Amino acid sequence: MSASPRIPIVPAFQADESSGTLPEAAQAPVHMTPQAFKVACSNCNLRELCMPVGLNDEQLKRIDDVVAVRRKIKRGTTLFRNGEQFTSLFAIRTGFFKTCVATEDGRDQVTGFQMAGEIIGLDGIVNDHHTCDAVALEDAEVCVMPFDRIEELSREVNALQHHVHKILSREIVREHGVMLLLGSMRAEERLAAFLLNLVQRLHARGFSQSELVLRMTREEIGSYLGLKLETVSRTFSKFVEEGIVEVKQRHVRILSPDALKRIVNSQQACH
Amino acid sequence: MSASPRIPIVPAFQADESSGTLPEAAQAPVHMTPQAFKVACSNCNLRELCMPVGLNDEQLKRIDDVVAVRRKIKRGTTLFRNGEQFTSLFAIRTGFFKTCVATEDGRDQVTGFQMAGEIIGLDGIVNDHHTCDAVALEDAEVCVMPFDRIEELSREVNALQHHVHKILSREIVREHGVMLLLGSMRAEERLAAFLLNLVQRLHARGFSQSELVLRMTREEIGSYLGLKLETVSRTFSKFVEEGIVEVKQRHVRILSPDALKRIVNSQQACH
DNA sequence: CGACACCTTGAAGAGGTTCAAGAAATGTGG
DNA sequence: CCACATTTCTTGAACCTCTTCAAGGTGTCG
Repeated sequence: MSASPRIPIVPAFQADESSGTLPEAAQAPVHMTPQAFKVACSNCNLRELCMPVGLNDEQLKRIDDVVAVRRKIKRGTTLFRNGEQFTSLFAIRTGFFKTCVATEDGRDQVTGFQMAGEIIGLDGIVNDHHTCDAVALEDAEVCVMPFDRIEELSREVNALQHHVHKILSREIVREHGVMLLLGSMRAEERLAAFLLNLVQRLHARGFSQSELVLRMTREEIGSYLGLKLETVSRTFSKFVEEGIVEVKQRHVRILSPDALKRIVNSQQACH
Repeated sequence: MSASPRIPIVPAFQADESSGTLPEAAQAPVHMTPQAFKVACSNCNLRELCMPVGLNDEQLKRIDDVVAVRRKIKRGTTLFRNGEQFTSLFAIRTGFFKTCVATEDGRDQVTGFQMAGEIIGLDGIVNDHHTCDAVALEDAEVCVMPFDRIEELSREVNALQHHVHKILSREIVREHGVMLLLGSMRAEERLAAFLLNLVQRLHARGFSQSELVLRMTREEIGSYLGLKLETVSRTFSKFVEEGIVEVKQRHVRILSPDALKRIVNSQQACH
């Protein structure tokens, strides 16, 4: 099984597909300062992605209070860095991130790509300091959720408590999938699984099932998949030759998702 | 940086080093049935490993109640399997486990090796079903902690709540380290990092800094490290030739931990 | 003691990397 | 808005690490 089926399908909802990001949820006047953005999860269209379901109005209102402020992150800048104090989790409203860990000797490894509705910063809980970098791959906006307030409120709202546990557990399961990919798949399988996973997550957000715009470079894909950028490029070319995808720079159109699925489940390499 | 330094050093404590497992903490009469083992975390010598610190007596007593029963698992049998209903987390009292995920097409990937004081089952929270197998690599005993009771009590005991969050976050960070290893290290680096990590964790449990008994096969090591068993074997042989370790089947003596550290940080492969 | 699982080692082969060069796209400043 | 610098991507060729296949050795358990 690829990494993708391990990631639970989140309910799809309407979203403007024309742009690379989701439309603004709560329309706030543009002249307001970031601090003044009072966030309302209760009518955010990402709610189904990042909040527990089945809350009553009172509980929803209280959760609104967890989100302190929003923060905009310019493309190429970091939301947090390895070593920085951990105070908050971040829910991505718009934009696209990568997280990566680094060694002292300069190597680094992309550990994930995150999009709207996903939560980042979980790595920081254990030692009160972040252990990876979160870099915006396009202009982004996040909801800042101070973790002590999350803990406080989740003592009172059972559904929130369980939701936090699920988010953490989901990340563990996702990483299991990546380990499987890195530990036992060949280049083609890795790239196929990667594309299927990306498009599945985008589709769950209302985007196309067959078309996607990569927000990351070949090198970043390679880092995530444990391959060199040349191998990523060559593998893309191979898929194109075989008529499985169309690739124009970062624009990818999947012509045969079934072929990709077959590649992932091929398992040439085994005993 | 290897996977190992990312794993926080747990405080060392006394333990009998002669056997492969830790001594019994609370001596219960042998004629009692498993159900009858009333567990007392409050005087378990693994407490510092698996419980929050700084609790008062009353809180400690309440946490005792979280642990329902103990369960013994024979070597080679599973504590839980992929697909099974999730109800509880398990704290390992004695013994040694591997966890592994599998694909439909038969491949599988060891995602971790767990020893006394460590918590397994976290993968099951997100979907109420386990997504991996936990197999005992030697006769083992675990404390069964029903997750609904953990959630219940952690609403009342803040330290427990935070502890649960830390355990989940720690696992995420550990897996980041594994991803780094699988994504960017060569065989020698992987095995060196693996040995250093194992011996560090064993040392934190009172065992030797330089000697260890591998509880898993070369194939299982290989699966974890993304290598074939032959490569693991050859790499061991190479380390032996270079005088870095002594290997007699599963018994390993580390002669030069510094050499291993140098191998991990060598980074031959990078522009 | 024999059957079985596990480990080691060799030789050949494949997949991915490295190095290099050029093309295409993107961003920047005048 | 264009020209130039820079980044990103593609492709080729040689090389290297790890895998595969194979055979034999070692250890273990009923």
